[in-house]
Amino acid sequence: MGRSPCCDESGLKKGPWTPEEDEKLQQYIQKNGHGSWRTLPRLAGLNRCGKSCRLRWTNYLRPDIKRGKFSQEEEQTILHLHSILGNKWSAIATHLPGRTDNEIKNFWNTHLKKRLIQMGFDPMTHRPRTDFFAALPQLIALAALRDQLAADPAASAQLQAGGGGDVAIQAAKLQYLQCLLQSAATTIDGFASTAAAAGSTPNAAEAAALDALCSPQGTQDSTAPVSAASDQLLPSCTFPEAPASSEANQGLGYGGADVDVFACHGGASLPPLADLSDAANNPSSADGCSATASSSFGGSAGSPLPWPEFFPDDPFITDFL
DNA sequence: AATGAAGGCAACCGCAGAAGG
DNA sequence: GCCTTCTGCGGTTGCCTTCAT
Repeated sequence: MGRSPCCDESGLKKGPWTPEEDEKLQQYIQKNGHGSWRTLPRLAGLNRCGKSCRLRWTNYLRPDIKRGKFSQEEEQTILHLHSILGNKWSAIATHLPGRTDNEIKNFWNTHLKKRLIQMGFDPMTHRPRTDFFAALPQLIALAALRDQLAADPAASAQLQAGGGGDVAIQAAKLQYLQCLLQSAATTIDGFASTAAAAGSTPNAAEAAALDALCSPQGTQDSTAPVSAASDQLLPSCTFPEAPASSEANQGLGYGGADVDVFACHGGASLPPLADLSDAANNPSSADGCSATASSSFGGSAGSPLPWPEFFPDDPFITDFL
């Protein structure tokens, strides 16, 4: 196929629209409808190509356009639909009244995509990145937090004393982080072994990161000492299964089994939602939540990383990521 | 206060499929 | 069935604004 660009025609204006042009276009369409975009510019007295007019109308001038920041719900919907549809912006836009595909695309590229990447998720698959070093910043941050708490009993105590009924939540969060790190360290051990066997050597920065993660100061035992209190509440590390405490479930954003796929993570806007193709391929986990909890992020056969579930939108996590 | 970097967004480009002759 | 035209879509670019130094 292929067509010559319509705007190559000499004399046609390109670039930003002026208020006068906007008004002409708006008035013409309101009066006559857009009809053929090809002929519209001439009929409307605009020195633009039809394509440019169509874009301006659909992305900016249309009366039903909703402007302003995306809401949590919209964000959630975009993430969910993108996990299913991929970069089908027009299809995603049909589920968000008043939003244009261009706007959604921009929002994805400038906000959501970056956030997923920062948190170590592949924005295309919505799964944890399988390339370990891409997730290094997050792992290092977690390791630093653990070391900080281990070195500062007061801070640890303060965290645990988060106030009355929050103790269980705080403790659960703490244990969650411990398990996250333990999981990562296990992965790294495997990675390092593999690399050694293959005769490859990580560069200096990577090696330092490996050290930091695999040998945190005096805490090879991942449950001591900062999680002593949490151990009392949650005697065993049960992740990636849901913690025993219902309060902890809330605090960590675990959704109930009967929650629909839009709320798998307790309504938090992130992390990425379940890859429904998994559910489709796996009848035993037909509900989106099961697919997410047990396979998508929990060390599925498709991913070499034994990541537990990760809830980066939890304020506790976002505070230090 | 000045300047460079980064972020955000509107608009353009080129491809692909549908429609019509 | 083939060709041309039109429309829609996704990727990319470039400008403007905001932020950091």
